[in-house]
Amino acid sequence: MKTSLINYILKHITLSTEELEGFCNLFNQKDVKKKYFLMREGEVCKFEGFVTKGLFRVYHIDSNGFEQVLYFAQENWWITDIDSFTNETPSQLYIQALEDSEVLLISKKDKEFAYNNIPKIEKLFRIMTQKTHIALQQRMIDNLSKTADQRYLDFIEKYPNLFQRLTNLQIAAYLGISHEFLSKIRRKIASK
Amino acid sequence: MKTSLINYILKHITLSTEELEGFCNLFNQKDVKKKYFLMREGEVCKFEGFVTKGLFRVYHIDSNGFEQVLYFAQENWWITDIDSFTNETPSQLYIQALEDSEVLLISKKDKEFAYNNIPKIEKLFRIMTQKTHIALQQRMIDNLSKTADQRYLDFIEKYPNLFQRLTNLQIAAYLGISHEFLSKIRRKIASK
DNA sequence: ATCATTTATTGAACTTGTTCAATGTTTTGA
DNA sequence: TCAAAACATTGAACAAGTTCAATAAATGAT
Repeated sequence: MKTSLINYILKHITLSTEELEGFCNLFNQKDVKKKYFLMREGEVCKFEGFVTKGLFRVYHIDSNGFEQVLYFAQENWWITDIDSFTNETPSQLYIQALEDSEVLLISKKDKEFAYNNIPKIEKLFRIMTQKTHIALQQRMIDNLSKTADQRYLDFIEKYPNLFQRLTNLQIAAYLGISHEFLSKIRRKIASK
Repeated sequence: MKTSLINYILKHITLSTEELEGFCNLFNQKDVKKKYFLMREGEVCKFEGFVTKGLFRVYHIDSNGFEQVLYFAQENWWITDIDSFTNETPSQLYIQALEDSEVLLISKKDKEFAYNNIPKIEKLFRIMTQKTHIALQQRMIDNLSKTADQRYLDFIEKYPNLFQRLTNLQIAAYLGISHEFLSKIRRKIASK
């Protein structure tokens, strides 16, 4: 169902019923079972997706074979590799469902169609990109300024919901530390 | 002079002469001498700025008193704390000129006026935010996946121009390492 | 219910990066 | 132009985080 997308849109801009319907019809639902991939490294990202159910991780595999999580996306979050999608270059990222998930996808062509025919859509994506940029900026500051212990505590506080749904393996890959070290951090915290 | 702003705009969208002039007139030039501040922590960021001359650093002071550089902005780059500017919350950032600089500033009110009166301005800032987001995403991936040595080499390759204009102190604060350690990296590289 | 797989914990040795203090070099401003 | 300030380098001791290997606990598929 597209009600969650509609809610998201109306929270940010106002559209007429026809505009709303026209825009929403540009999205196609895709079901992605746990552990399946929406995209793999090397592919050009062909979509921008709005998660309606489940949870995804967007990650990179570095030259030592370690998986580094760029971000997680749960219900009402967007997923894409904005670099690959925008510039039509091969992605360095994998997007994988961590639970049985559903996502609404829009293609670049249809998104451009929307930009041209419903001017307010520019505003929607301007605001959306701005919000994700703010979140990433905050994470960058935290990664530069804080110790792993503190980043872990911050994560729990900021995303209690994700914390419940993720394994320590995934959280460590997001924090940028080994899962063994996360385990030691957890012990240290628990002993207080 | 506002020619560099005009060039920037026309590289991304097309505007009529009146629109272009109207929009550019919303910007006020400000001269900032070396070491002076455009903004300090605790203030609400009241502007979005386009650098026409010189070089700025946008940085955070962490709880240990260390300065961490979020980004540098030279000619034709934008500077703001997008979080503080958008949400009108106190900033955690300092913005300081590293050279005698000139910047064109637009206020939130005038920017909103432009959004409402020149729809294409939405597109301009959507594209601009997208580009800065892509750059930040890449930096995040690199920070998670690469060693300090490699990040330093990447920096030199990616921003040879900034490398020339910045001290090692500033580069270290951007790479997220101490300047002493950067010095050791430099020695190691030089000895090869 | 059970076996296989994935996830979590732990310790020891190691690597990367920090801290501090001292010294040398470059830049800047009066 | 020269003194002061800012920047850069170095070494030694230290702290944060990794790696590897072994084991325990939890989860999942049949």
